[in-house]
Amino acid sequence: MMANIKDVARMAGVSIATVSRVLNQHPYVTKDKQEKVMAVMKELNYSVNGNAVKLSRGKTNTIGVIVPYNNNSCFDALINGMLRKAHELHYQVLLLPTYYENDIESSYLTLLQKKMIDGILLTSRTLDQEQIQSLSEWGKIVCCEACPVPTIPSVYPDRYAAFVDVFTYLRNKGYQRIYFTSARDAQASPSTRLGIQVYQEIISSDYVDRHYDQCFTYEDGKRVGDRMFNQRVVPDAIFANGDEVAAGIIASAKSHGYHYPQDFEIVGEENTPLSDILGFPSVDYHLADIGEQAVAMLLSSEFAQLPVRPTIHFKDEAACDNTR
Amino acid sequence: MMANIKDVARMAGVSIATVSRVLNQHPYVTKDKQEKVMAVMKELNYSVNGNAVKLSRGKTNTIGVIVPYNNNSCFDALINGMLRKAHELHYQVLLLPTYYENDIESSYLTLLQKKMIDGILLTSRTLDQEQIQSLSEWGKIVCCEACPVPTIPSVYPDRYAAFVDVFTYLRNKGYQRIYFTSARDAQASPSTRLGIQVYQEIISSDYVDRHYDQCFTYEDGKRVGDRMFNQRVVPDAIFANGDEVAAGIIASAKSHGYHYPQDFEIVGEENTPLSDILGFPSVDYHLADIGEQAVAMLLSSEFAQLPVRPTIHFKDEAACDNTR
DNA sequence: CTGAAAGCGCTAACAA
DNA sequence: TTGTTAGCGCTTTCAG
Repeated sequence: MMANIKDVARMAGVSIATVSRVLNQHPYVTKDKQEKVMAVMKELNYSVNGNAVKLSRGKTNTIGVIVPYNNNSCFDALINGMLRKAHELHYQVLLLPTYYENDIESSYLTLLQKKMIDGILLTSRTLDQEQIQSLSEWGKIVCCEACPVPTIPSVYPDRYAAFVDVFTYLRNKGYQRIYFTSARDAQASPSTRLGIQVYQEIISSDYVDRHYDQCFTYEDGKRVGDRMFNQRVVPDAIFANGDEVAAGIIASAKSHGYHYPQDFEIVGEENTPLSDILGFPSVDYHLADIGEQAVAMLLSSEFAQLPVRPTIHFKDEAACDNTR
Repeated sequence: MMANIKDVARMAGVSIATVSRVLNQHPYVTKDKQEKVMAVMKELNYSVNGNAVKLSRGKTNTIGVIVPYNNNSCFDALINGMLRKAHELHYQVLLLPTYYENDIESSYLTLLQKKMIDGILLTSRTLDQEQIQSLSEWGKIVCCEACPVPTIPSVYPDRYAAFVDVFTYLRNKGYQRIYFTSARDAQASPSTRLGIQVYQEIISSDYVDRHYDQCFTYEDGKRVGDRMFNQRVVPDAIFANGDEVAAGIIASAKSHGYHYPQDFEIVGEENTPLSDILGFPSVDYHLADIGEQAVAMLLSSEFAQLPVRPTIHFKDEAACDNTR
């Protein structure tokens, strides 16, 4: 029922090679044959079979983007940039959520061996270096996290710089009880480890009571806020991993009688409307840009490991006063 | 360099048919041959070529999801549900952003003809009925908007019900100057037209001064809020299309000396943390559920056009008082 | 239980 | 400028 290249060739009275040439806009096809072929294609309502093309060419023009989740402002921004750039470069994007499960992630990496995608963009890693290393033989992989493997290209937010900037800022403002939160626990997440390290360098070697992990959402922020503000000693400054978490902490603090910004300072991440509304500063990692660059890097032959300097958006004083 | 099924067959001393059977876990392969084959596959580090499989089977186990953008809580939630269900059913998801451009959208629909995907999920439509209709011959299409074509299956938020509920609620509370906002203009968007229609039925036939479109983001909310509150007559109630827009309006109102909730009521959409933080009610369209159901419908043979009843989350009175 | 062989639809080298 | 033909790697009848 569906016409193929052979049908077109037969009906147009040419060889399939000629049809293929027309299809791919090769030169060296006479005007009239070309027109004839195109007419027949229209008549038969023909269109190429993409899988046959992929099989024959050994190239898919598709890239895979591995993320833990999509519904998170951070991955959302990354994906946004990636989609933009991929579209610009005529590539399609297969969105591959891992839910932070190791087996799911490795199953995605086999897509490279299966020739179903031309490359992979890794946003948040579960796998260890060796696994990635060994799989990168099958196709290019670009990482959007600081990646310990020296052979894997990457563009990533310079989280170290952010931690240093924020902790230094808070220390210099004279805060005494500085807390911080992260998503996954230290064992699972390199950036959590980094945060702890910088905290120890700049604030205090004793971070244990000052650090809370498992913070992903607004609700997590509330939960953690309840624990922070339900004690004799409460924070006077917090670096939260994400504006949603920061907002949750602020909401929870309020229910315990502590108000932002009078009673404590807080710094968020991602620079979403939340930080504007509630008036707290937020670290902007430029993730959409990073996403774009990651795609560009994946599809070019160049190699780089590129940290991107974050910006901290301090809100103006007026906006900070959200109790007026 | 990369081993194929032929190599495996040769080295295992069997035919490629047998290898294929092992690959697909067919019965009727003796234990020892099966083991031999598997050993060889491991030895050669073999893995199937997905494109060859797709070409041969004529099926891709991939679906396309067409969205205007990804970075919007509404599409984000839809995508989230879709990814979940697709993963559960062993399908992969190609994410196809249109940026609301008609040609891009139609180019995506050709993926169906090109056999590159098995079906399409349409979230927000630019195309007209005929285009969709004619393309649905090439593969199944499920729509996540109320779809005028009676032959196209759909699961969608019952926006009519939401408009009726919200406008009735506001009218019954005695508000006199009820405004509402939408994303695309009436010409481009059926749901904008629906909002206007319900407004006219329930509130007032004269909606023109009370309606603002082009509201997509927090910033748009601010912009529109500036126009609303910079007049002699200001709103006493607003139905905003989305929590971000609502938050933008609240922020802008404040800068004009009008405070929520003392000076006006506002209702948002999507039930995000924003509505919890600022304490306004929000319509929950259950988009993640809709996304899941859409995938299920796409991959089943059943036909349905299924409106999903939204829920309105009224915040408790205490939470509404965000000035404490 | 196994293998031969005919596709699936297209690309590209080679010859003309 | 055009056609022939050998792949690309796998699935699936059909016969044995």
